[in-house]
Amino acid sequence: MNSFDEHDAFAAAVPLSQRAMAARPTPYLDDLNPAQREAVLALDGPVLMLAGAGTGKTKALTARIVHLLTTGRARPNEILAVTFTNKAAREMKDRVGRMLGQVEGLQWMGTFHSISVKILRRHAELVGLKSNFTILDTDDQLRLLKQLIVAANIDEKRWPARMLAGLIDGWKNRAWTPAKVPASEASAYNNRGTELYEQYQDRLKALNATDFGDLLLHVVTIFQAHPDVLAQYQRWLKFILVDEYQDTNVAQYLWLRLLAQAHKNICCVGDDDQSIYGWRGAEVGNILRFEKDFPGAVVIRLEQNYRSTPHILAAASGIIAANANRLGKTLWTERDEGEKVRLIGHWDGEEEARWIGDEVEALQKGTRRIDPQGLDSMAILVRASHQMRAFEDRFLTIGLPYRVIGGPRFYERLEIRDAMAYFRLAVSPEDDLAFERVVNTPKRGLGDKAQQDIQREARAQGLPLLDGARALLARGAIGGKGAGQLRAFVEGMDRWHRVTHQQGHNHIALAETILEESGYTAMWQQDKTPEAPGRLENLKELVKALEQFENLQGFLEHVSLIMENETEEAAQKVSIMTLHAAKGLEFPVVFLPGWEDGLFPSQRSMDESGLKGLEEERRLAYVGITRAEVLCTVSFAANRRVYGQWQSALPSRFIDELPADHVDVLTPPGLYGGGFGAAGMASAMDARVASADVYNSPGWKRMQDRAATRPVSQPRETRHVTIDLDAVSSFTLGDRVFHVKFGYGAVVAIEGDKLDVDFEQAGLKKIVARFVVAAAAADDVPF
DNA sequence: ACTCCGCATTTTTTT
DNA sequence: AATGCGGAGT
Repeated sequence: MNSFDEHDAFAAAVPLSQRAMAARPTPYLDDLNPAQREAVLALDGPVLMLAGAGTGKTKALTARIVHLLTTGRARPNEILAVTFTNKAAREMKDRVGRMLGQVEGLQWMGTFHSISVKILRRHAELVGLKSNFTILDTDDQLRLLKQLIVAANIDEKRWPARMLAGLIDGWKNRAWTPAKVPASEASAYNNRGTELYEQYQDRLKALNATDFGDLLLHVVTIFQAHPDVLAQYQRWLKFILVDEYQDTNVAQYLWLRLLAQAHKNICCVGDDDQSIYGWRGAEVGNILRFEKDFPGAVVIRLEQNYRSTPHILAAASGIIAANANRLGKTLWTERDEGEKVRLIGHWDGEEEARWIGDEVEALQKGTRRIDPQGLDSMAILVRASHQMRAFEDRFLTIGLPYRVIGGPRFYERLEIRDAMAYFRLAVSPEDDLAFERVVNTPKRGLGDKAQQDIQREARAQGLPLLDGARALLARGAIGGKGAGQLRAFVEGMDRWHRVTHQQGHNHIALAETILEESGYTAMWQQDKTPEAPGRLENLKELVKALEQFENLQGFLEHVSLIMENETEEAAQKVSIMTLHAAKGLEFPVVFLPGWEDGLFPSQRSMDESGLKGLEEERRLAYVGITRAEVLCTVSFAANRRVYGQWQSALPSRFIDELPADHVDVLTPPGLYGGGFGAAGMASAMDARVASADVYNSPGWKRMQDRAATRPVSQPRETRHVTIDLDAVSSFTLGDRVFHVKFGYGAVVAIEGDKLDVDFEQAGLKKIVARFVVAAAAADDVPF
């Protein structure tokens, strides 16, 4: 039975239950507000649902699907519903299931990538692949590129493989096959980018492999070159729904447009203010241009927010208003006013982590104005993943349970990738990349020399590496102790491969056998490094994950697309994640640390993409604030350790953009949360705290008490310095001239245009972090 | 063939 | 601070 029959056979089986559904009432509509209802009922042409944060777009999207099904307009397998993450797809499926009972056959609901794989497996031969092609991850991709770079005699130091990978990725995102890369890109990668791109694609084809970008690009290529295939899908997929449309790239846009061309029934949901994947090729332009791309489109705005309090909403709106390029919408809510967004400055990143840890505990106990909060309801959202460490460190020392979301991904771990390579090789013995990865892992005495021999032999005979190795062994051309071990390896692979073909074999047992007999498990058992036990744990988890699949093939196919760590523990924990990972989530309590210029907005983003980059950073700020339901706290630190170096910074420019009426500037806790907060605020927030009587504030007293019980590691110096604000660009201390790059710190009081800094009272550790010394010896501090 | 050590480079975000 | 690489040494 070919795949077309499969689809139609399934379609024929559906109508019965369809009729049953049609008789049901429509409670899903009663639940919606007018705008949402309109979005559900506009079924005659293209629809753009502009859904701001927290406006119930998933609800509307789900209702639309339910509506299509209940009214019998579409069978489950005629609905194409595309999301960006597996999680979002799962959630949508769950919600539809909850409303209609388990719905069978929503087979076209998934991510762009997973749906593309499904399509590509059916038509792989049209782009020169076999339907059992493998999907390379970044690591494999990089190794492949490195080989090509070396072969092309390019100095990999000056022209790193990562750069080429990024370049190719960008081209694929724009749906450029090697032939279509415009001449203007010719200079890329030392004039050899396009050439290498072509070689890379050839190599992938030879390996029967694709990378992530290919999944989409190949499908687009097939659709463009084979109208009959396209027509087939257009016939099947009568209704298209797209989530997070603002994050689509050119390839995804073409993919959608080709499919929607015939019936034009496409409903895209998105929020231009939440487009945060520009660096991945996302084109905000896609959503801004929707009405032009799909003539006759209905645009519906969802503006009632059900998530956040008015203060939080106003703060977010205030920030995003500074962006020029947006469709614009006004979010409103009926919720109670609630707390203002809190803003606080800290002396350094460690103090920030301490303070947030304390806050979390206080909120948990209910010693704040809002109700006691479970740890699950709190999240810390950071700009860059390295910021998470400070929180992990702190939370570990105070014993606060936390979970890191989107950390180093399970399936990207060394041991998991090794194990997977074994599985891949057992399933498809021609998987050369897998072979390369594991021939000598664990060590089998096969060094560069032996591996090169295998490569040469395989190439000479046009065989996969595994067979090349076999041939060498047969000829007795492999010397020494490597030979015996290689033979065992090859024979093991043959054995395991045969098992994969046995009907009804136990794939879990097989996986265990492979890891056992190959000596892989033993390798880690003998390893004495501290991380070895954890790795063995992970391998166990990997085997456990197999239970959800019927065989190794099925598992491997999914794993390459599932990048999320799926383990959901029941225990209450604070979540720590990046802002990017937080999109689509919501939490009653949100902390947004690290709002310092250069870190957030990220310097690199601004350098590389200028105003466009800054606007994307601003959208990221918007996403962050709008995650919060009742309490949102923004913070920054005057000093932060970056790559082991202390650096100082100014509060983020986004802090200036927070509307003062909706922000509570917290009194700096004193001592280590020194006056920088006050000073920074003074400029940022209209001098409102300039006169704050820090010494008499409860916060100061609390900090003094705390200082007694929690000593600082760094010694404190006593020094009184007065800096003239007018001459703040440079000043002299002793016989050295200091140039002030960033603003002032540790302000205890502002008097006229002088800064009076009492280092003893402010508890300063050292001042190097705040002034950049002109001389090279920056760490030689005179204070 | 493999291990160890010193030097260099690095990090924004991820399907 | 942490990792990766190349080269020297075993």
